[in-house]
Amino acid sequence: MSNFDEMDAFDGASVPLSQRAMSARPMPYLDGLNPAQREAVETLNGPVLMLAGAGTGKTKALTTRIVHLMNASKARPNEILAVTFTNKAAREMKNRVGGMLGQSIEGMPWLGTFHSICVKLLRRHAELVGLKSNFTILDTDDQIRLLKQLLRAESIDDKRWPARMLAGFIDGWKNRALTPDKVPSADAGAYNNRGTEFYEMYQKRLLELNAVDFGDLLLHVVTIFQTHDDILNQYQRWFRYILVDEYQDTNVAQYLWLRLLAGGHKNICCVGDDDQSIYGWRGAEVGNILRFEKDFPGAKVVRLEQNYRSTPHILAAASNVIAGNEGRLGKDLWTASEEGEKVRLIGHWDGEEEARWIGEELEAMQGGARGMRPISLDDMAILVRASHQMRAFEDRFLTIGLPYRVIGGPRFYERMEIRDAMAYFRVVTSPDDDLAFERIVNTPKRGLGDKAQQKIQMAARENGVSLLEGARIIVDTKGIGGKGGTELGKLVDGIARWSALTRGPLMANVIDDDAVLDDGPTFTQPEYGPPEMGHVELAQVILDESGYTAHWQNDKTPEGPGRLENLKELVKALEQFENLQGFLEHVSLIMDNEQEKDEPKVSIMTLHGAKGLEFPAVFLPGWEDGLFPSQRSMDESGLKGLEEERRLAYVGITRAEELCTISFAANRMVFGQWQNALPSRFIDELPEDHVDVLTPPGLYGGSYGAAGMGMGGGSGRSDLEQRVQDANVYNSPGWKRLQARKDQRPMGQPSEAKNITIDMTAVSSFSIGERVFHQKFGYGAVIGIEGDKLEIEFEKAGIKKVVSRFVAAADAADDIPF
DNA sequence: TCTATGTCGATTTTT
DNA sequence: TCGACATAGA
Repeated sequence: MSNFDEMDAFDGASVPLSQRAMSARPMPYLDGLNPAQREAVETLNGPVLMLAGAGTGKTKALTTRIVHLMNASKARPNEILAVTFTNKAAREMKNRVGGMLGQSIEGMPWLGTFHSICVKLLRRHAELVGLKSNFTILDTDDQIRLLKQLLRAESIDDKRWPARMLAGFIDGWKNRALTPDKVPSADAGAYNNRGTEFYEMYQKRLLELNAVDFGDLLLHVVTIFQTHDDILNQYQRWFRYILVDEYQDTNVAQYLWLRLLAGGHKNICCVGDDDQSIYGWRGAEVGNILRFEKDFPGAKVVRLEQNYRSTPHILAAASNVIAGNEGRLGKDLWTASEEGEKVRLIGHWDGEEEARWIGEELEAMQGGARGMRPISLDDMAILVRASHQMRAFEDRFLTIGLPYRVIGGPRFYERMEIRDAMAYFRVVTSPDDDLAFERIVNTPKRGLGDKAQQKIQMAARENGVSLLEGARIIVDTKGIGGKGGTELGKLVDGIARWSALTRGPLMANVIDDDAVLDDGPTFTQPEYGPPEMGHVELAQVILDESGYTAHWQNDKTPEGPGRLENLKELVKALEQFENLQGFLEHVSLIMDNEQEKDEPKVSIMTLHGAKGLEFPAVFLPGWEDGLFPSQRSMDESGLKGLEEERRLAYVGITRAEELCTISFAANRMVFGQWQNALPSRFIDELPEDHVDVLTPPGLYGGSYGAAGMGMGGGSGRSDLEQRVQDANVYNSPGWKRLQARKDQRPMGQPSEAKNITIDMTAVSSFSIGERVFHQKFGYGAVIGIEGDKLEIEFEKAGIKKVVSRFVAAADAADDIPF
């Protein structure tokens, strides 16, 4: 039996004596909690559902609960399983628990994301599902490429039946914990009736490659638990307490995983908010949280309803909108904070004007508008439904020189050059990684095209070895002649050389005893001696000697310098790891990129990306039916889809602390066509008493006067019903006429007459004709100067007006060092 | 084998 | 409109 019950079970390294002494005394960390939070923290045994509304201090309750568990000697740190969805959340929890304990905690090996914990479990038991413990983890991109290969081999027309679609089905099944043999007959028609067939082939291929995709991490572990009682039992006993963050976002596989693990003692505490479930399209089941009390009989439900984030007006607006959803668990958020400003609502002529207005608002608020305190750009955010809406803001902010940061765009580790570089590292650390080899074999161009690569494939298959080995055979037998042959030889030799440099000799197998009961088996991990060359230096050598660095140095596209910059950053990031393997392991699971925080910038992100964040001032543009709620969501998922959109609206509004501004435009350029739209139906759901309707600046006095539009000169109508009527006017003949007039406006001409003031202090140092470089638009020539604004004819992007501080002289950009 | 042109299609994306 | 991707020519 284990030594759970002895106090001595706490080893000195993870819980210091001072902590142990504390457990006998009152618990000061409980003092800062409100009654509900306190109840959630103190109900340690049995199932607990913590329903935590937006901004109600859920992380605080969760972390305090962990501290309390340890402090009350209920469990050792390594017997607590705490699961999150994002690495960010895991990191934050770790930091906060560490902070409360007054030291960093090394002893919580089981605090992490579903995926990272599954990797750990799967490495131990890999052989039970036909894998080796050093399996590689494929990301979405690898997954699609693999599927494309499969489909090509079956001569499937990937126009009609895209690999992406198949990947969607497979992910869907994996989310529901369905192995190929368990896919229900109702899904038999998927992917032209061949979905399950390909699913099976794909799984087989993954095993051959000793690889798993994200879905497999969960699925394999669930399979192991379901088929090996002894192993499940061991973990059930080991994890004495289980905590789950964002429970509303769990999918079926994750739900099963949790149920299996909690099946013994049932000490499971799930935290979530059904109103913030916005990942249904990714397989999340709101039903999991709605059903909690049935799944775990005797569950205690604690509601956290005191909101510490937003003003009453903002809360009221959010609550009113979300009230439109059926079947909620229901919460009444309240706050003790003072009134503040009402939620502001404003309609615009078009998306361009919306962006312009928001830009002006941002600038005004920086300086402290309407008697409000000045707000830093860091404290303001623009939250959009779909990422393509971001462009309008980027364009606008670029021209007025307003610093912004886009959060969530193409992530660092998803960029081409980073993925290429990592593929090199992968081949070097695990020579069997065929996908990585394939990626780099002709990158940079080595004269190895389809034919050459097929030869390598053949050689590998005939000899039953990896592609790298196959390539070596080709080289030895001179199977490929000319330039390609020589280059391949160089590459194969290079990989062998770099490989030899990655690790020192095998020193020992170290026993890993987290979650190993005394009567259970043991697990070991190899440990290597020091390598001859530091891994950071090695990485640089690999990139240089392979010709990859040179490839981008010779690149003439505007992206070239940026890509070199990214590679430099990648090498720098390596410093935080012990070796290349450790880095790759980390990266395959951690795809988030920390943005540098230099000068204050306004954040632009999607509503999804904003979950869990908060800002004093929030702008919610694009509230138009079809865009938000998204037409596609409603078409595909009907009422369910609409309700998820509504929850998205709820998430958006509740991100705001002090000021929330919702806006919509009557006209918007969609795929190069002008489209007009009605204001979002969610606007009708905003409570009048808590909303100020602002009058669009363009509607009076401006070049598109209110005359003839029945808008009555825009005298303060704060009555929402009136506004909705007004909004409908946007579809009236009068507006249509205006729209037509606007469309005739010559391209590039500003839609308002504006006096250009030349600020002599900011006159640019550029001259007409000078070649310049711009981060976003690339290279171009200056063709006009107005104060600090330059008119530039870009080679790729056409003519744009840009603030000079965003532009560098071209030769300066040319020698970005690497 | 590499580079230029055309066609198609287009949310949200924690890992 | 813009970008990704596929096919056609050099």
